[in-house]
Amino acid sequence: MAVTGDETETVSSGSTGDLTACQLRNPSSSLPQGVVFDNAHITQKPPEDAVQKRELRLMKNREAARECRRKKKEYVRCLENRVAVLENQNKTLIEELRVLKDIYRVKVE
DNA sequence: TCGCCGTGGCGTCATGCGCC
DNA sequence: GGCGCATGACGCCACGGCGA
Repeated sequence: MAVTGDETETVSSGSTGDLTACQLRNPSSSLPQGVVFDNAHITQKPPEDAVQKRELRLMKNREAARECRRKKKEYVRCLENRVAVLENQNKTLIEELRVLKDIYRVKVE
């Protein structure tokens, strides 16, 4: 479509410091994985390094996801190219077969 | 013009897998 | 086992096309 990556990038890339859609859906997801706070300690802040660890992990995963999507698109493009090539080959072979059949028919007659 | 729908891209989470 | 990476799944958002 006409939507470029850059356009959406400007919209979504600033989400690191804000509440993301996923966090709105599941507020506890702002905690590091595996860290659970019960209601009695809801005001307790996670340790600073845990926060940094989480941010680093999210950043790496964000980039990994981008790369993964890029590779997937590339893979699909390759497959589409291959399909196009094979379709052309198929057409060519069908035409070649038709010609050979014609030649054979003329010889037999 | 407006609302709806399809599409594409993004961030995040969960999970499987290989490596140490 | 623990860790990091790759990727599927999910939900959200922006955009374009289309019919009313």
